[in-house]
Amino acid sequence: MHVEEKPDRDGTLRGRGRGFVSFAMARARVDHDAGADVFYARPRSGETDRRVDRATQRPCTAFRLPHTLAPLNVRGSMSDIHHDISHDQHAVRRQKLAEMRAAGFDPFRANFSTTHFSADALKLHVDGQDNVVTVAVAGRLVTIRDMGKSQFVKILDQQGQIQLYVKKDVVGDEAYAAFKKLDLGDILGARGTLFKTKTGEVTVRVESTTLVAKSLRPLPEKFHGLTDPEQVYRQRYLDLIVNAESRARLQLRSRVVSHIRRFLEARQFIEAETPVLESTAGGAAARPFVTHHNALGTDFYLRIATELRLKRLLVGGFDRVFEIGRIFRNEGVSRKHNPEFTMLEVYQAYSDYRGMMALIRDLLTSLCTDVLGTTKIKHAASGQEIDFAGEWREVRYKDLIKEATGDADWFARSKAEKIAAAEKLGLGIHPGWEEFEITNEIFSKKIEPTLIQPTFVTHLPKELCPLAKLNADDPAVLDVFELTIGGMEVAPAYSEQNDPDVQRAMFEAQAGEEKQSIDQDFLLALEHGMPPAGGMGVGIDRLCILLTGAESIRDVILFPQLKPGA
RNA sequence: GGGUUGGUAGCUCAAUGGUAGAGCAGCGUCCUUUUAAGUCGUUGGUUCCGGGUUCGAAUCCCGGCCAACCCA
Repeated sequence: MHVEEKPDRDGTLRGRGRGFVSFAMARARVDHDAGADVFYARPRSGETDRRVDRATQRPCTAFRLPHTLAPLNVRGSMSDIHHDISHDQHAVRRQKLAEMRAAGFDPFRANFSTTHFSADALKLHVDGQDNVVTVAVAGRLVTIRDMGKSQFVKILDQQGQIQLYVKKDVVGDEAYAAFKKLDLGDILGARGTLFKTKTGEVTVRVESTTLVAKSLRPLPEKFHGLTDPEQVYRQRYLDLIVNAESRARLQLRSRVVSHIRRFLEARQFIEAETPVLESTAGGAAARPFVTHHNALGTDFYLRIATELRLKRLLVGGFDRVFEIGRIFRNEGVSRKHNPEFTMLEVYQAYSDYRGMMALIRDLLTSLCTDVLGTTKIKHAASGQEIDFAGEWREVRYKDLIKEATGDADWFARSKAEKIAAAEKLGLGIHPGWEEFEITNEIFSKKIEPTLIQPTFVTHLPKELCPLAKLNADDPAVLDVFELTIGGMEVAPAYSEQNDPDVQRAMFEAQAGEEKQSIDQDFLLALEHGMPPAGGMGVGIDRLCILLTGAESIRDVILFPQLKPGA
């Protein structure tokens, strides 16, 4: 069978005038059928495919071809082929794979048992005691330094790189010849003893080595790596291979989440998993995503917070409860916003917002010490040093506003005066805004970005959150704080509202005409009695931005949201 | 949605209206302790897409697509 395809835009095919078969990952899924020794290639569902079966002149949704023909359908001797395809790295690698299979070795069926990851293996070497410890390591080939009858290469695994030294007279002629055919990007296993080279690098003196997975695609350039931001995110796996910083940053995120779990579990918090699909999207002010359940014939919202579910658990007697969950908000994408992000929400019965202050301070200082080894971090945007140790500043919202506006009577001014003052500060004010929204615009644009050191902003106006308790002395403000670090809101916390009647009134005031958006079932739960509690939300992504000095939320999310396709 | 910048070899980038280049990677040599290894040779281009101007366009103009950043 002969299959022909035009070159893909992604540059997969560069051969002209020949019947190249594309196995481009972006366009076709390729399976190797071990039994029949053929390849199948299919377009992914929903994709149109231009491939045509030449014999029948019909579009083919799947085709097969003997592996001896893969990847090229060409005439001429092997050496001719080799000359023709020497510029096409994908084709050259396919050719090597075909030759390997023809010789009875399939790297995708090979396996290898390791004894250590790279960094753990390196620790085993004792100075002055070369070739004593034997290790078996595996990873992706990322550097080759070929010196004729010996080679230094490096492989990369989860922990980092380890150097291998392969000598012809140690591994034998045949194995050495096979080793020389390996490509950058191949995944291999190696067994040997540890020694230190004359330049001081602990290295594995390889006794035997096996290719365990062939890479059919070249790696990005070794020195500059990937610089196209879009490719970094779309092909994160390549970024993780070639960019040690990305690898470290994203692994650090995993340690952050792990630390938070251990920290809370040690304080007897129970981890909960609440529904992502909700019939009312409550607990925050945000536009939700809508999805549809076919069997039930109803629309659902993706949750915009876990708050109302977790509070039901307080009613149910889970006195300390938390969830580290994915939240979905149907809003714009920016350096600080991804449509799905991860939030920790934590609720503690018989505590309040002041209890949450102590909790977050302990959590963040221990977190820094654990994952960074220090409580001091450098704030990337301002260049300032942020210190998590010691007491954190605590300041009332209204004092910050007075400071920023230079107006001691700000809250007594008329709406027109507030608008005029805000515009004088260079802010754009929407005509429909309420007074508290004008004030809050000043807070978020003019004040928040200046709060670099950890700062508890307390006693926010009651309009800003309908789920918190009103302050006993001043019912215009709430018993809440917003923890701001590095100019970003990191963690809001409340003394949680547990009076069902007040809660209902605040929901109704907020909902206005949209009464149907009120979560009646939550109000019913409150009527059964919820213990007084402190609650807090912590944006994990923003926390990771702070801890890693990342420039964008995309850098701390493995696969950030991008426009589909391209 | 608006503005700015960009899209050239597999990757990172040059080339300001006149024969599309370099480094890395690839291919073929030499080299048994290298560190972006070195050495000699060499392949590789729909310059994002479509129009236009011009004797001649990667380059100038128009439209589109994609991306990043800033603003809303």
